[in-house]
Amino acid sequence: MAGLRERKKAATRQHISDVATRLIMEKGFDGVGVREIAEAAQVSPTTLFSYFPSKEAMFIDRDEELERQLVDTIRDRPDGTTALQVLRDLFVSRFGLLDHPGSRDFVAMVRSTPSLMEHWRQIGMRHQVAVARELAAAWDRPEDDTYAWVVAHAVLGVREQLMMADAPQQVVDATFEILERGLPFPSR
Amino acid sequence: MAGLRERKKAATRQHISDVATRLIMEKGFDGVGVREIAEAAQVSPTTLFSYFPSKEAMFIDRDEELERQLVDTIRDRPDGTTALQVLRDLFVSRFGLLDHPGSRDFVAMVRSTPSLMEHWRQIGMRHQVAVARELAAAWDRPEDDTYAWVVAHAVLGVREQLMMADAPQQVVDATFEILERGLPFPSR
DNA sequence: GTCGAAAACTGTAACAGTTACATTTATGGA
DNA sequence: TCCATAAATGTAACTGTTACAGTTTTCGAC
Repeated sequence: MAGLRERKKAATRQHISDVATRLIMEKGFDGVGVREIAEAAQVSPTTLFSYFPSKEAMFIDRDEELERQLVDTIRDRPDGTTALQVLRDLFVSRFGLLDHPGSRDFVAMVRSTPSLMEHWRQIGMRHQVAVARELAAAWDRPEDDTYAWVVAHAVLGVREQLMMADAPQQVVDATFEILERGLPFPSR
Repeated sequence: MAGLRERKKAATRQHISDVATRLIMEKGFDGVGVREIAEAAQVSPTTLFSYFPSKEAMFIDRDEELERQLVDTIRDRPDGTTALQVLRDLFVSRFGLLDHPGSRDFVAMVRSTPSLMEHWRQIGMRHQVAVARELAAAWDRPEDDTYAWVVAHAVLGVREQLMMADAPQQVVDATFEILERGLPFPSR
């Protein structure tokens, strides 16, 4: 049922993202202008911004996919598993991928570009809100429950650490262990 | 010992911040241009940006003060108190002030302006890094300790909640109680 | 196929924050 | 008093983003 129109839009979007990603990888995020990207992608600058809300979003464009994954993971967790367990598994499997060379370059680019880091965090905030809402639902609590919010915030903190850490796998493990153990505070 | 030069700089900085804040409060953050602020403050646009790194920073300009407060509070905590206790007290006393009318308007402006929210979060991230480092020191752990980072992240989350919540006091209390209790996770 | 409405795309120019640059002014110390 | 240094200036650029007005493409009904 996917009309030509929608398929074409999807293709254009992908094309723009591809071109933008390639150019940015080659010349650095600040080394390419949006006018240059537009030209290389054979579209007008106006069209660029009708597909992406910002230059950053042309480079980081798989965030909605992860958000859906987070929400679905919690909602569809098997009986007998806790929300925290499935989230841990998701983070491990998802960011285990970061060890591959292509991903490494991508992460390095984000890490070394302030405006990309900012964008990355903004996305994290959206994910956190989504997770908080889903956790609240999972635990039969009100939508804006403080408790669900605190947990979501703690869990999503792993994301930020992953971006900054050089040894992703260990960091995920260490962080989730702390959280699962119940965040014990030193008595001093 | 404060030379004329430094006093004058401080005065100019304060003056710019005052003018910017007034104009922004009157006409909204996006309703004022930096050129307009510069004119009203009787300085050139260039000078504006030699004092502040961005338009946002002209409006939110007391963040370094809070950062010092956070760090000092942890470092100078009395014997017998935990880092978490003194942080809680700081948040309560500091953000209890948010109930005053002037602060309410300020918060409302930040809340309703995306670019100010972004800036606010960026500041929060800096604070978090500072707190994590200080906690690590307080607990005799390595500077980039994962555990200290997780705790700092959890505690600084209160900031974000405060900005979004309508009942600041209760939120601080509720959140710290959850944290102090050790973030117990539901078994599902 | 044809036609008309809706949607996508275009080119250009503007706008706003920010920075570079070359110049001028003020300050502090010898 | 004089000079090196730091601060401030005015202007013009640069860059992401948006407004606008006009053109092309797609869709669905006939």
